[in-house]
Amino acid sequence: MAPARQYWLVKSEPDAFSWDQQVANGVEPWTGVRNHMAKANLAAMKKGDLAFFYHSNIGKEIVGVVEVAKEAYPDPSVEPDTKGAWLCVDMKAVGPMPKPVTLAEIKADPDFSELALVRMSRLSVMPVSAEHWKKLCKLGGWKGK
DNA sequence: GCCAACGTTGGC
DNA sequence: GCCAACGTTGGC
Repeated sequence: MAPARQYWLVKSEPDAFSWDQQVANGVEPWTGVRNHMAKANLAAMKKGDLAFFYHSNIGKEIVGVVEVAKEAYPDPSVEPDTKGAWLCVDMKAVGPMPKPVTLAEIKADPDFSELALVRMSRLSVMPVSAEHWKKLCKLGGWKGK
């Protein structure tokens, strides 16, 4: 029996890497994470896990859903002196949020007061509980898996 | 090993 | 453009 699927949220500045690019590329290595908590979260991802794709800074909203296409492996984008120190995963675009869920919406709802996005605003890779996932999907009109 | 200074991120 | 939060660095 398959273990329960885990859910995540990954952040990207659209200036650096946007949802449109993710969609255009299909599968894309999720590199550049340089935070130990975020790294631990990457390491815990399993192939098939789903994640929200969040635009930080510009938009500040959940714009789509991606799936873990390849589990954590050494980030090839690291500087030579820290080779092997950081991890990345491959993310596959699943689909766009019919109605992007904004940070303002999330903050306005007390149910999300425990969400890492609210509590630790600088963390770029974070887990999302099944309850939060369901509710965010509902808010965004997401009908997929 | 503590803590102040500094840099970076991200919301406003 | 400013500021708050947080991580990292370096002096002691």
